[in-house]
Amino acid sequence: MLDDRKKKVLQAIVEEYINTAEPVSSNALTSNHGLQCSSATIRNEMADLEKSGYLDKTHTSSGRIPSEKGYRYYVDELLKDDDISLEEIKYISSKLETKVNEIEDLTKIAANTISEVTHYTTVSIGPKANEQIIKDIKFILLGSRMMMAVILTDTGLVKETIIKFDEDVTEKQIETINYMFNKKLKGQPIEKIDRPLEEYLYDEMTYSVNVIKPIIEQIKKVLEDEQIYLEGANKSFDLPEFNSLEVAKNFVNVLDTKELMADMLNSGFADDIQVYIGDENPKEELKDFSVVTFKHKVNGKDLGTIGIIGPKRMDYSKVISVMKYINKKLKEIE
Amino acid sequence: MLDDRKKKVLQAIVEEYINTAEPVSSNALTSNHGLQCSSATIRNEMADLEKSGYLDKTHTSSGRIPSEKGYRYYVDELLKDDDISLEEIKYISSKLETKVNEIEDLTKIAANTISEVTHYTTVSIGPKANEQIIKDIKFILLGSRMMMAVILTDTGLVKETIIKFDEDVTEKQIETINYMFNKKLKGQPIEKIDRPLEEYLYDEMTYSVNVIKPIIEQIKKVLEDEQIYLEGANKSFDLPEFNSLEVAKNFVNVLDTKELMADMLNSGFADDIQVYIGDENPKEELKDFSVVTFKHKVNGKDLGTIGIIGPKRMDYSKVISVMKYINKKLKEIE
DNA sequence: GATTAGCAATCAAAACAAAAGAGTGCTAAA
DNA sequence: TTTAGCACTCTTTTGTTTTGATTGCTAATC
Repeated sequence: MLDDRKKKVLQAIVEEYINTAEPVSSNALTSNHGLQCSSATIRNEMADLEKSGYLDKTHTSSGRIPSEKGYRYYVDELLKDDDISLEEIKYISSKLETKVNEIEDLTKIAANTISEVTHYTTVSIGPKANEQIIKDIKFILLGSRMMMAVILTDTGLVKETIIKFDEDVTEKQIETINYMFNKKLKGQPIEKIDRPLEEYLYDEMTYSVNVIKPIIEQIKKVLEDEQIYLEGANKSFDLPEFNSLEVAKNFVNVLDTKELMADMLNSGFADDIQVYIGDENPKEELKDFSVVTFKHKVNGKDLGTIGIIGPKRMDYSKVISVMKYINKKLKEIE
Repeated sequence: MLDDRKKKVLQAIVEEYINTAEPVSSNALTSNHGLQCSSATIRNEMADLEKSGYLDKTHTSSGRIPSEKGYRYYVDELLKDDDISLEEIKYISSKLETKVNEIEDLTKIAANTISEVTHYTTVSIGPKANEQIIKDIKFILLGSRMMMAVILTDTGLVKETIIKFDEDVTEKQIETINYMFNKKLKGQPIEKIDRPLEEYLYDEMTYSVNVIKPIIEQIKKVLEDEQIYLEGANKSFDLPEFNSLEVAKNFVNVLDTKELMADMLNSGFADDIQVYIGDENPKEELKDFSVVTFKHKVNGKDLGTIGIIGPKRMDYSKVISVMKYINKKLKEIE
């Protein structure tokens, strides 16, 4: 579709613009981008690329900037996905070697590392519990009217929650409840904690609803809990596009809306790295930004999702290279 | 020190400036602030107040803005601390009635409520565990090399953590460890988890250091953990002072620095509400902002600290009134 | 036929200038 | 002691000009 020189010109413009944040002139490309032709020739190529929608102008006599179609072509066809230095590899490896006690922390550490290496803002969310299989449930009495439930899943996820009762509960009762819950749920996917289970337990047990109900409700609640973590929110403010108050304000608003962030991270279906450029974002509010996400999966089970959010003029090469490397490393860990 | 009319003029200027964010002119005060004199008289008073350091000018022919000394005088002597409407009282009460399973959540809810009512950004931090008395410790085996420790304190605080081992641990071992830890620590302040305890346990128990050491380390770690919560970061961006990129950037940077936020919240000693205006802040980075903090305490035990961070032109009356009311309500809860 | 030098045309950004307006400080009168 | 009056100061706004970067087109060149 695009001939060789046009590809080179487009790539040069995208990369130059990613570096400088200034519209790229025909002259700027003659010097150092390995294009063996004059600025006039490049101007002709640029005019063609603009006609086909890969480039935009900010005004009649300005240099060119990539359009979203241009970025998309760059991401699909032109970028290098090994744009990562030895130092970066070493740094990432050492960060991921941190011993974690809870599997959720791994995603957090990865998100933090990505933010540090790429200098972009990252957002992360923990594992989706409801895709997982219950390995064990433990109930521990913490007082006459308070207990803790601990749920272990096949992927090593541990979720715990405190449950309070309106009446006294005995150690004996907890034991029975423990037995019944495990009998019914061990080896089952988490979705099984639902209405039929509730009814079954009411039937099987002599205890009042006052005990069973809060347990089920609270367990459901904690399993649905989605904690969002933000890393390097301030980093974005050093980018020139954030000199526009409009953009900066919008950005803070977006980051502050937890539901939006959760939707953003949950919207990617695939196992692989997803790139959303501007309007490609499912969410209207993100249309001025680019988002790159990837899911950390083990045996098809979601162990958390990380998203990078930055300007459309994002360093896709670096971002994707780093994500690929982190993804590989995470897979190695378990 | 200040005569009556000067107080009135200062108060009017502070309140006017808090409302409008514009330098206040002598004319603006003649109309609606109950001052029975001409603008010329007010000009004279303003010149005096400026000479004594309560007011500043942005340039020779501009209106006046309060200096930090002016704000301080206002906060100490002039503000109303019952600046809270019936609707606000109702809203706060209803929010604080939310049933919480963990005592930490109460601080979070309070911080969220304050942010919603005042429209400022709030920061909160959970209870300081190390001031508390250990009521009970429970250890639960979650696998052959993994267990959970749950620590209960006298104030109702529950802290739990997962501990992983490099060797297999039996149910029997855990029982003994459970017994020993409780024997040694029940009724003791949390600081007792220290070197002497470690040595005692090594002596008393036949288990390898590989088991005792990770337990003590991990427990210490989780008790020191300070999670910072942010509410309404975006709200500040609607204020006119945040139209300056300099200020906005600074603000995001400050909020993003967790250690700074923790220091800020931990620096207040007193039980009561603390107001730091601009340079009064212990931290250099906060010198362009005002911070109002208060500790939620029960029986002298810290149950969390909340801070409001906003422009020096903060609505101190509203903020302090709301905080006082919330403080009272929290005390009622337990 | 593709490439390039040359140049007028375009437009943003910077620099400059002028006018308007808000507010003060001071003086002198009430 | 208070206030009316007014010159003076300084910011803000608005308009104009200049500068400079960059393009698109044309005609010459390879």
